[in-house]
Amino acid sequence: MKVLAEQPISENANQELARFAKALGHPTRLQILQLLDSQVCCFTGDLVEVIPAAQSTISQHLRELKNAGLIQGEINPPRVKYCINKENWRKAKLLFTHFFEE
Amino acid sequence: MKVLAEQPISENANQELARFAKALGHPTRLQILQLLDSQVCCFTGDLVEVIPAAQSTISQHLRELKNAGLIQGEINPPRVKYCINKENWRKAKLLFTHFFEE
DNA sequence: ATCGTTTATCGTAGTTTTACGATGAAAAAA
DNA sequence: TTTTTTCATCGTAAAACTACGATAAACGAT
Repeated sequence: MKVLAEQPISENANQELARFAKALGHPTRLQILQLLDSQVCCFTGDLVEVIPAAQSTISQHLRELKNAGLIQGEINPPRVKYCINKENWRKAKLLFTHFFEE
Repeated sequence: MKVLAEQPISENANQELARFAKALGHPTRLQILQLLDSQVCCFTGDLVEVIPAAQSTISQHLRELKNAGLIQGEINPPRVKYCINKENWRKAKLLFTHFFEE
């Protein structure tokens, strides 16, 4: 009889940390996270006004942050409100903290 | 009369943090840093024995970590001993800590 | 039903990353 | 001097990233 989950549901810690780190590896994405976390603005349009990049570029960065699990979007027609994904944010914080405390 | 250093000597914090994060954005590089930090092995050859990748690939990752300032190499012919760059390691730790504590 | 607003996605181009084998460089050892 | 060991670099190919303008999708407002 075969065990179903030979691979743990969550990737190993290094892969997960690398995924978070990679998402943080661009100044624009850091800025987006800072703006979202400070609650100064949450709509895509607000970000577009503040960040010097095209709307499509910012949308692309938002998707990457979403794919990494660091943010989540809530549809609020005709706009989309983005927020930090607090659970993964905490997880990332723990992973980084632990990594630097070895 | 013009002030010479309108731009601070060090890039702005976001750029520096992004550079560190990018360097951390690969599982192999995280593993290298962990191995170096644990002092288990410091020579390139030791890393090659442990990490499942070609020698040239590992050398490439080492160069990236070096370019990011996270490690430094000391020639010890015919080998090269790699160590964590403690000053930048501390700096990176502070940047990440501060980032997650906003 | 049409229009306007907002945001995602498509298409595209240039750059960067990742990985590998092969080759080169440096220095001790033979 | 020749060989061996160790590691970086070169050359290369595939994939991923970055940025942009153009277009599409969703939906409220008119």
